[in-house]
Amino acid sequence: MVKTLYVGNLPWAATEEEIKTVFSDHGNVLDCRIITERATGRSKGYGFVEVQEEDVDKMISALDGHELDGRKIVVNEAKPREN
DNA sequence: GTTGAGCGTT
Repeated sequence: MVKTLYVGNLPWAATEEEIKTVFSDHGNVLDCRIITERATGRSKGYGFVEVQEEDVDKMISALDGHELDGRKIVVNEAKPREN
């Protein structure tokens, strides 16, 4: 099963590779996606990470409040966009 | 070149 993780409070310089690297260090990252402004193309400061449902608990526990680029990131389970 | 509360895209 795959779950989506909401990652917020990300530094402007944070990239998908950074997220994937940090997250894959505590579990299996299937995919990572950082939300960017459609108009300007700049990072909104948050993103989503798809991980195994069995790793979600470990990921949140290990990476919620993790310091990245000097900023503490927020990791929570993302709200289901689709039913 | 800037900013910061929030749940996205094929």
